Amino acid sequence: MLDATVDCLVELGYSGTTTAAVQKRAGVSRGALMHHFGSKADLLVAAVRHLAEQRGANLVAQAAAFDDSPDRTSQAIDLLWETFTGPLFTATLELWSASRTDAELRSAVLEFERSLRRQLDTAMELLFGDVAAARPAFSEAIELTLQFMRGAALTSILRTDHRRQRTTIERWKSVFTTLIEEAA
Amino acid sequence: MLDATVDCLVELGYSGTTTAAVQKRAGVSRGALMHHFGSKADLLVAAVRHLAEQRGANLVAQAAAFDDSPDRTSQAIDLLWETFTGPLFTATLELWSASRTDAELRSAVLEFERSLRRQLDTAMELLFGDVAAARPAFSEAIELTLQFMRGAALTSILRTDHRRQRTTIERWKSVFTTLIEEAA
DNA sequence: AATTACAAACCGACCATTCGGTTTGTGACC
DNA sequence: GGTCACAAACCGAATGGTCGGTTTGTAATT
Repeated sequence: MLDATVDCLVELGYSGTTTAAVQKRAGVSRGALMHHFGSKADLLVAAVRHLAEQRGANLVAQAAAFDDSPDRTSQAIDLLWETFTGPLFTATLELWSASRTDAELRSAVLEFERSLRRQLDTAMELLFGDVAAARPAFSEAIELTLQFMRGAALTSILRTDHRRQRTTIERWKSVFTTLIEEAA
Repeated sequence: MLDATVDCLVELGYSGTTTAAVQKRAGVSRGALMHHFGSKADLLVAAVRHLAEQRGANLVAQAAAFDDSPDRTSQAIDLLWETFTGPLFTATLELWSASRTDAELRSAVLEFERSLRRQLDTAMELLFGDVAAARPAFSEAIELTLQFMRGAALTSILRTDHRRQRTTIERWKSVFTTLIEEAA
C-alpha cells in the first residue's frame, strides 16, 4: 500500500493522491486501507517514513560501491546526486511541498530529512575520512552542495533535458573541489 | 481575484486552493469568478501570468536600485535572491510543483519562467556590461546560481532560520566571484 | 482432536461534505 | 430592448471517513 501511495504521488501528484486512487493501485479494499491507516494523514506520514527507508537504503547501497580511486570528489557528488534522482525523490518533493501548509506532514518530513542527512554524513566520513569531514569548511561545502542539488532536482521536474542536467552536475564537481581545497 | 488566488496558494497550498476558497477571500460570488475565468484551470493559468508580472516588476524595481559601487557581484546575487524570496515565490513554487502532473499548467509556468529569465539577463547586462555578460562562463555561472537559489528557496520553506539562509547566500557570493573570475 | 473464545484483517455499502461547473435569474447600462 | 456583469440556486461526481458484518488466524479448554 505504501508503494502504491508513492506511485500515486509520482504519477498523480499530491492533490491527485486520493485514498481511492491508492486503493485501486494497491488492489486493496477501502476497509483494508482504513484498517491499517486510520486516516489519510496517517497514510501519508507512513509513506514519508517508507520513503526515508528506501532512500536510506539507496544511500548505503551507493556507499558500498566506493572504491579507492583518487577521485573521491567525483564519487561524493555522484552519491549526493543519486539522492536527488528518480521517482523516490519526486515523491519526496511532492510531500515536501505539501508539508509547507500541513503541520503534521511537516514534522514527519523534517524528521525524515534529518535521518537522511545523518546517513549522508556517515557516508562522507567514509569517503573522506573523519578528520577531513569534520572540518567546518567541509560541512559547509556539503551544505552548499545539498542546496544546489535541491535546486537542480527542482529544475529537472520542468526541464526534461537530462544530458544538460548531467553537465551541470559535472560542473559542480569542480566547484566542490575548489570549496574544499581553498580551506585545506 | 488573482491576488486572492495567490494568497490562497501561499496560505493553503495548491490542493487547498479551491474555487470556493478564492471566492471567499476575494469577496466575490461564484458567478463572478466563473464569469471572468471559465474554469479553475483558466484561473490558475491567469494567476501564473499575474505572478510573472509581479515578479517581473520586482525585478526591474531592484535593477533600478543599482549603484556604481564596485561590488557588482554582491548586488547581482542580492537581486537574484530577491527573485526567490517572499510570498510571490512561495506561490510560484506551489504552481511549479503542481505543474509537474498538469500539462496545461506546465506550459504556462514554462513560458512564465522564460520571460522572467529574459528580464534577468537584461538586468545582468546592465550590471556587468554586454560584453562580460555574453561570455559563456558568465551565463554558466548564472545558471549555477539559479539552480542553487532554487534549492535554497526550497530549503527555506521547511527551515525557517532566515539568518542562516542569509549566511548561505553571502557564502555564495564568493563562489560566484570565483566562477566568473577564473575564466576571465 | 474437536470446540470454543477471541482478536486481527478485511470488506463494501453508506454518509455528510465539498469539489468544479451549469443554469437560471436580475439589475444596470448603452 | 439587448447586452453585460454579476448573483444564487442547483447539479453530479468525488472526497475522506464510518459502520456493521465476514473471514481468518490462534491459543486455550475440554
